[in-house]
Amino acid sequence: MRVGQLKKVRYLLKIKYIMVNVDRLLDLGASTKKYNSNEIIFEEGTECYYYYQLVSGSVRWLQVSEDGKEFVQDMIEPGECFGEFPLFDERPYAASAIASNECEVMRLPRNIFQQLLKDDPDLHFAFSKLLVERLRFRFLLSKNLASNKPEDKICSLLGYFKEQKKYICSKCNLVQLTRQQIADMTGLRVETVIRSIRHLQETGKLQINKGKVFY
Amino acid sequence: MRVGQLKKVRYLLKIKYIMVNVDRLLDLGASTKKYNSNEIIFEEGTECYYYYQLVSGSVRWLQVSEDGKEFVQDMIEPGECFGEFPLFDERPYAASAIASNECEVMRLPRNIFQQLLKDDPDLHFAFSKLLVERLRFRFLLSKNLASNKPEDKICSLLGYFKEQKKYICSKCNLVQLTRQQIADMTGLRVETVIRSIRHLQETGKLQINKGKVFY
DNA sequence: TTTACATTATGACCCTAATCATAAATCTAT
DNA sequence: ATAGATTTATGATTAGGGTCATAATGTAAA
Repeated sequence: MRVGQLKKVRYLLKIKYIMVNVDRLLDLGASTKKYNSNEIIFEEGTECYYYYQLVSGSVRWLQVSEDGKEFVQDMIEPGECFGEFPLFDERPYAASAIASNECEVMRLPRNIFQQLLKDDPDLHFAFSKLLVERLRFRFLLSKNLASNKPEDKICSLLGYFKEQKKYICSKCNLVQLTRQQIADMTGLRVETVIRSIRHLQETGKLQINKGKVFY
Repeated sequence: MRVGQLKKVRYLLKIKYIMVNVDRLLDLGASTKKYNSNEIIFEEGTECYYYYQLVSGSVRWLQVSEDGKEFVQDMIEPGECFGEFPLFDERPYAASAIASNECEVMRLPRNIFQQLLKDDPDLHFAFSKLLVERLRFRFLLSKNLASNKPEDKICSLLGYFKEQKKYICSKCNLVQLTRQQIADMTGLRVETVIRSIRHLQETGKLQINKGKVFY
């Protein structure tokens, strides 16, 4: 089994935004926890006890399909929260979270988090906005995954990340992902991604530098 | 162009739940508007002025891809709200809403809706829960659309609707959709859906009655 | 009833992404 | 520097969904 896809890619660790202010989390009683590379933070189908927010490192949020293949729903960058669904609907986790490298995570007990939202409508709106943002991404993705052209799937994925400034290389300010990551997020086979990427480069739609893909 | 896919299917019009109480909406100044079959309620990319809640009829929420194909993101049943993304993130509509048959819709000006949520944290939580529900569906869908077996795509879609008691036939209490609708929501071609459905019936995974699909 | 349109149906052919095998290159950790 | 794992690469083959053509059936409205 392939593990730790993100190990190699170094993103700019400048935090673009933070879901909840760190001092505020600490005041409320949040604790910080460290995870090693490939350690499981929580698992799909289990009950949720905490609100999670990533401080440093990188987390992938994935589901495992019947045939054992990982489908990566999202890759989390510092400042973002993850695994928030159960906090709103009291159901189990929809996906598992795995540390892609050494991670520092803040966690706040769920009832405290829920009370926090009740006390702070503006923060609640910020979370509604986050949920909508994730939904817009899913809308885009499900539409494009339904299309049958691999190049379309890849371009729409990269285009979205560019717009969201996610997975941006610190040096060149371009979206930078491995072919393997793209495969994991689109369900395409790596070989297909490799061949599509080459063709996209030939037609000038993206750049390859020292074998790495930039968009 | 194919229009009005839902015309023929008669769902149980018993309303399963209502997002916001109708009297409350009226008190707040909501108005009721009727739409004819295939009339556009709002269009992808345009600005949003209202909160919309369906009273009767059926609305499909769709995107049109470059090649002109409709991708149906959701089909709305009475009591549900639709087109709510822009109310939380102030961006344009992510998809268009089209009346699938004669519809009655309640609409509330956006600022009044937003104030309502601020005044009523519990209602705000109900909407957060709705957003999460939609997200869970999208998670399921994008994972399964990424898989490449048509029968898997179809079964997971139908399975979800069964669980959610959506598109349930009033007489037999089973999920009932046309093959065309399934095609529109999975991105599969109708012919593929027809052939897959037949095979699924042969293997006992769903029922066909007078040509109609039940699950 | 008739008309118009959607849905369902079926066969033939084609295209292409998946699959399998193999190997080089690159990165990480020790 | 070395070992082990991951990513990238390439070719050959194949399975299977898309595409096209055609038609029957079903449904709603005039």
